[in-house]
Amino acid sequence: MSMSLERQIERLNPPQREAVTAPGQTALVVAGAGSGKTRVLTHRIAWLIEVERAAPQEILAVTFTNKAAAEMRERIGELLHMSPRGLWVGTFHGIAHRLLRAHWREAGLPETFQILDSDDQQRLIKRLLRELGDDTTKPAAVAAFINARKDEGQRARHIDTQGFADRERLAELYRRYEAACERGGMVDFGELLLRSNELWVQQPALRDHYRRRFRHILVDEFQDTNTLQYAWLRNLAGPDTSLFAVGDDDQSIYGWRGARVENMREFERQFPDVKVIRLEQNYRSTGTILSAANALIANNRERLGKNLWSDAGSGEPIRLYAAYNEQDEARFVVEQIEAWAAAGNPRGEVAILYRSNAQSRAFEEQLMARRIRYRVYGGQRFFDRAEIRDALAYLRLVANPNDDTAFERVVNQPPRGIGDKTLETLREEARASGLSLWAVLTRLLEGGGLPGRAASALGGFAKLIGELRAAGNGQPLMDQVTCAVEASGLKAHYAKDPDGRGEGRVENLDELVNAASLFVNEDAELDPLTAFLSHAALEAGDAQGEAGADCVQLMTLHSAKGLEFRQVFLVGVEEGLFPSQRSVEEPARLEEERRLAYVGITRARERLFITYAESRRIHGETRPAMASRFIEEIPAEHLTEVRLRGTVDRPVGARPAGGAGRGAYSGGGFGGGGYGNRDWRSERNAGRGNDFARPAAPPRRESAWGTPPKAAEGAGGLEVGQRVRHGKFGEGVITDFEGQGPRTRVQVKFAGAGSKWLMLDMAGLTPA
DNA sequence: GAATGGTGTAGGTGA
DNA sequence: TACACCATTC
Repeated sequence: MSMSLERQIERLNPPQREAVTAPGQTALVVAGAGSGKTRVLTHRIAWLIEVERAAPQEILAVTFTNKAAAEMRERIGELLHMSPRGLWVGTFHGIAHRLLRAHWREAGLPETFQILDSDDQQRLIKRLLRELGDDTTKPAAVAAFINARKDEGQRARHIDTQGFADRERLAELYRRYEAACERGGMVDFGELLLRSNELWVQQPALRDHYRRRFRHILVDEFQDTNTLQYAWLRNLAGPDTSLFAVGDDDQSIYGWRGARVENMREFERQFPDVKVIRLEQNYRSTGTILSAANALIANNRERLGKNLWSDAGSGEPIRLYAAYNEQDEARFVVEQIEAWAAAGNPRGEVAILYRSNAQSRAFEEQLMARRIRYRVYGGQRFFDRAEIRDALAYLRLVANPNDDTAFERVVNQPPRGIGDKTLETLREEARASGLSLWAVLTRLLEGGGLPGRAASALGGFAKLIGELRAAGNGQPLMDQVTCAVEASGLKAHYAKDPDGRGEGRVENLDELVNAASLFVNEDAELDPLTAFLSHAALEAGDAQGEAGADCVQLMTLHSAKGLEFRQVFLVGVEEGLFPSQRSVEEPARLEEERRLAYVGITRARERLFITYAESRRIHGETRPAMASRFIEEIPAEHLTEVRLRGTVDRPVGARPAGGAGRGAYSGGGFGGGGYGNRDWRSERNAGRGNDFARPAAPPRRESAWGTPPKAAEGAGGLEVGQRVRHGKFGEGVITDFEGQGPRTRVQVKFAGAGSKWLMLDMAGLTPA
C-alpha cells in the first residue's frame, strides 16, 4: 500500500474504513447525507487496486449522473496519482450505450444506431398517433406508458392487456413505436438499458465474458435503481462478482422514473451474506440543520431507519422568510447574497434550490439586475435548443439516413418548399413498404411519379444530404459540423431572425461548431461523428452561465443531490408547489417530496434559509399560497423568522410583542393585497403542536446576520415617524429601520403605494 | 407553401 | 406566462 493511501484510509472513521476494506462478495452501505459516501466509494476503488491488487479493468463503477461519474473519476485519480486505464466509471445509460456500440450485432442493432431523446420520442409518437387518426390520445401519456414499461423490463409483447381497451390501445402503440424504432435504427433511453439487459439474457457467452471481466461492481445511489437497472446488475454479477452498493433510502427521489427504494431491502434478501454497513456520522452540516432534517424525515413511514449525528456545534438557527410574492422572495434572497459576498464570502458557496426549473426566473432577474454572477443548472440545455437539435438532425442523417425522426425534423427546415402534401406521400409510401423515409425518397426520385415541384424540392434535399455525407467522409468532426450548419442553410435561415431570437441562435450554432472542435473521442472504436452525437444525447450539455467563476448556483433540488454549499436557500416552500399538488393526494408521492426536502436541507453546511411566497404567479395567474407542511415539520426551536412583513425578527413560535408588530400578525386570510396579514402557520396547526405552548421568547431584534441594527443614527439623520418623499412612491412616513451602514433598510408607509422596505442608499429619500 | 394571429391549455423533477 | 396548435391570409 502506498503511504498516502494508507494514511487516507487511517483518516476514515470506523464504519467508513469497514466499508472500504470489506471482504466478501456483497456489501450494502447505507450512507446518510454528508456521511462520506463518495469518499467511501473512491477509497474502495483505490483500495481494490492497490491492496487487493485488482486490475483497473476488473472494476465497474456505476452512477446516475454524468456529474457524479466525472467527480468519481477525478477523485480516484487523485488518490492513485494517476488515471487508471481500463477502469469503467459511468452512468447506467452511458455504460449500456458503450456495450451496445461494442456489440451492436449481438444486440440486433445497426452499427449506426442513433439515440432518441424524450423530445424525439414524443415527436415519433405524435406521428404514429396521426397515422392512426388518433387526435385524442396525448403523446406524453403514451411516452410515459412506454418508458414505464421499459423501466420494468417489459416489451410490447409482454404486456398483459387483460381485455382493457385503453391498455390494449397503449400496447398497440408501443408495438408500433418499437417497429418504427427498429426500422430507423433508433434507440431511446430506456431501450439502451433494456437491450443491454437482453444482451445478458440472450447471449450467455457474452454475459460470461463480462462476468469474468468485472470482478468488482460498485453502484452509487443504489436507492434510485429501477427494476430494469437492478435486473441488469443481477445478471451481470456472477457467483464470483463482488457487488458493492451504496445508497440512502431517505434520498430516493426518482420514483417517477421507476426507481424502487425497495431494491435496497431486496438486495439484503437476495444476497444473504450481504454485509450491511451504516454511515450515520455527518461531516457536513451544523447540528441545527441536521436536527431539522432528522425531524422532517421522521414523518416518513417507509424507512430503513437511521439517524444522522454530528459532533459539530449546533450553529445558527435556520432562517425562515415569508415573502409577499415571488419577486419579493427573489429580492430578499439576492440581498442576503449581496451581504454574504460583501462580508468576503465566496458566491460559489451559495445555492438557490427550487422545486421546478421555472422558478429560476425571478432569481435570475434579480441577480442580473444586481450584477451578481450566477450559474443555472438544468432547464433548457444546450443540446435541447431548437437550432442545435436541427443541426444535430442533419448530422444524424449523415451518420444514418434511415433515422426518420431526424429526417422529419429537417426535411423542410429551413423551409425549402416541402409541404405536408409531399411529406404525406412519403410517409404513406414508407408505411406501405416498411422502408425508411430516406429510402422511399431515393426510390421515388429515381422512379419518377412525383409532381415536378415536389420532385425538385425533394431532390434538393436529397442532394444536400448526399453532399454532406460525401463531404463528411474522413473529414475532421469540426468540418463536418460546420458543413452541416452552413450548407444546410440553417445558419442563414436563423440569421434572418425568423422569431426575434436569431442572433442568439446563430451564436449557439457557432458554439456547436466550437464544441465539436473541442470534443475528444474517448472511444477509439467509434467514429467521431457517432461519438459526438451520442455525447450530445447522453450528456445534455453543461450548465448555462459562467463555468468555473465564483458564481451563485441555481438548480433544482433533484440536481442538487450529491452537492453541498456553505449557504443554501430553499425557496418556494409552499403547499401545492413543494410538495407539488398531485403528490399531496398520494402518500407514497408525498413521502418522496419529503425526501426531496430532506435532500435540500442536508445540502447546507453552515447556513440555511427557507423561503416561501404568500402569493405566486403561476401560468400567468396570481394565486395565494401558504407555507408548506414541511416547514411545520421542522421543530420551531430550529427556526427563526426573518423580518416578517416589516417587523423585526423573532423566534418562531414567539408571540409578537405588541407595538407596531401586533397589527401585522392579527387578522386572518391572505391575498388581500398589500403586505400580508397572516401568521405563517396555517390554521390547522395553530394550537396543535407545542410550538405555541412554549413560553414566548422576547422578540430578538436582529437582522438576518445577527447583528443588532442601529436605529436612526447613521441613517442620514432620518428617524422613525419622519415624513419623507420618494421619487416614485410619493410621500410617506418612516415606520422602521433595519441593518446598518450601506445595508441600512428603511420601511416607509406611503400614502398611495402601501408600506415598503427600501435600501436607504438607493431610495433617495428626502425629508418632506 | 409560408407566415401570421388567435385560441386554448398547463405536472414537474432527468439520462 | 409561454407554448403548441389551428385557421386564416398572403
